Amino acid sequence: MSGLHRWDLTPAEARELQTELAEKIDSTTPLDTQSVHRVLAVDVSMNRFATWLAAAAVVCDVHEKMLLESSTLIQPIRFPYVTGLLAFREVPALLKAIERLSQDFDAVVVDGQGLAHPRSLGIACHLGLWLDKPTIGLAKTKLSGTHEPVPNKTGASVPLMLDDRQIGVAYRTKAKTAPIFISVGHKCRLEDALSLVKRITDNRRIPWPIRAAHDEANAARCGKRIT
DNA sequence: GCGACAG
DNA sequence: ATCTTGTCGC
Repeated sequence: MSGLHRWDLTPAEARELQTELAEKIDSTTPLDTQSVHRVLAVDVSMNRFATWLAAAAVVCDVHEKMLLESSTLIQPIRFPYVTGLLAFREVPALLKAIERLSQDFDAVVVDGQGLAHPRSLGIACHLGLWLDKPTIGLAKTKLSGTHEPVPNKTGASVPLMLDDRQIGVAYRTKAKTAPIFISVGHKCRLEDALSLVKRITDNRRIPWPIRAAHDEANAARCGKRIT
């Protein structure tokens, strides 16, 4: 992890940087999801009166459906929550947690948007660029774009559009529950992103690797000291 | 000016 | 994101 750029920027500088980095995103290289055995999932957990956060990075075996390795980290919060600038708040801590992993991985799944972002550089794109790995954005709610109603049936999906351009898909992982929003982070096509998400989806709304990362981050937040 | 607004 | 009790539905 050499260092693409610095993270201590003002919101205005951060937005400008996002626009520049967006040109580097690869959303055309095919990803053979059948050959993806190990997936890295990341998430962050924090307190209400947050001055610090807990980041988690977990490596999961897609075929065995089991957690192979977990790395967590407590870190002071250095950037405010600003819509569209989530990466500047969470990625620095996530990178440190990822550095501590000994296992390698074939693809990354992030809790947040990829290209379905105001400047086409959601947190999944940003992390994907730093890791230089196939990365997918998976968000629980929409940030950009519009879409037709998603059929109320497990596995249904509809295009997420923005100005006549498809930026992602709204995907119903489970009937009678709100759909999730999938978009390309880096080094894969949208169809591959959806394909991989389907492979890590069980009977729940949120794919299990993301849940695992969420649980690990949460556990780290509750059982550790500020250091 | 008004509404929207990942985690 | 997180704080919370009960409550609705499979």
